[in-house]
Amino acid sequence: MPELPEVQTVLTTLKPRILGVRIEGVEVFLEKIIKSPGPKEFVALIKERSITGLARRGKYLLLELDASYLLAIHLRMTGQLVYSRSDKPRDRHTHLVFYLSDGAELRFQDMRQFGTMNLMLLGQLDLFCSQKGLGPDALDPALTRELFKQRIGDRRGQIKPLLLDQSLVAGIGNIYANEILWRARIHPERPVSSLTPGELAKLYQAMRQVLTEAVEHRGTTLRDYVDGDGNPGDFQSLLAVHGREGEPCPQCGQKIARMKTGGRSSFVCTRCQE
DNA sequence: CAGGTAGCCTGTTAGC
DNA sequence: TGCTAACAGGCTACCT
Repeated sequence: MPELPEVQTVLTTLKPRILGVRIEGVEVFLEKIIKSPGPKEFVALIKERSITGLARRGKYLLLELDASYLLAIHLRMTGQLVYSRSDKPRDRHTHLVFYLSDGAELRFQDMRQFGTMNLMLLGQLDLFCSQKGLGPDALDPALTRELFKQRIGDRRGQIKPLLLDQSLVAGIGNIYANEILWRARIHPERPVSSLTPGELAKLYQAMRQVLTEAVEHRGTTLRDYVDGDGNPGDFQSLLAVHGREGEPCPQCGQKIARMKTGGRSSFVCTRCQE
C-alpha cells in the first residue's frame, strides 16, 4: 500500500507530533515484525531514547534516535504508524506501541503483518540499504534525468517491472507505476531496449510529476492507507487509470484495460500507451 | 539474467 | 443469501 507519497505523508504528519519526544518504553505484541536486533534487545535499546529526526528513503520511514540510533520502518502492504491519545481504543491489529513522554502513543498496526522494523546504528544505514539493494529515492534531487536514463535504460526486460525494482529507483509501487506509465504514454510491457531517449526523458518527467502531485494530495487511500494522524489521503480521485478498468481514459475516452505484467495488475489505455 | 510463482497474512469482493 | 476463489498497494526466495 504505502508507496513514496504515502510514506512521505506519514513522515510530515508525524514530525510535529513526535520530533523531540522521548520514547519511555515499547510494548511488542507481535515479535516477528522486528527483524533486527532480537525483540528483547530491540526493546532495551529503544527505551529512554528521544526522537531526534525523521527521514525517508524509498518506502522506508527512518526515525533517528539519540545516541546515533536509527529505526527503519517499512509498512509494506497494510502497515500504519499512527500517533494516538493513549485512551483511544487500539486497532485490533496493533502489533507494537511506543509510549511517548507526552503521554500519547505511537502505534504500529498492520492487518497483514508484513511490515518490518530494523533498529541499527546510524552508521549502519548505508550497509543496510546496500544489503536491501535500495537505489536512489525517486524524488532525490541527485537523481537527475541523465542518471535516471542511465539506471533504467541500461537494463533489459519490460519497463513496468523495472519501475517497481527498488534497486534501480526507490519508492514506486504498483499504483504509481501505472499512473506514471500512463502519463508518459508508455505501455507497461514495452521492452526498455525499445524506448527512445525522448521516451525515457518523458518517463522521468512523469515520475517526478506524478509523485510530487501525490505528495501534495497527501497520498492515495484505496482501502487501508492512513497518515500519522489516522486520516486518509485524497489523491485516489485523481488517479487516471489505476483501479479504473472499463472507465474512460481521461485523455482520449477509450475504455481502460486491465492486464497482468510481471504478476501485478496493470491498468492501461491501449490507445494512448504503446 | 529475465521472468514466473509461491509464500508471508487478513480481509474484501466478484462470481457462482 | 451463502459459499468459495480470487485478489489486494510489497518484497523475498526459489525455480525454470
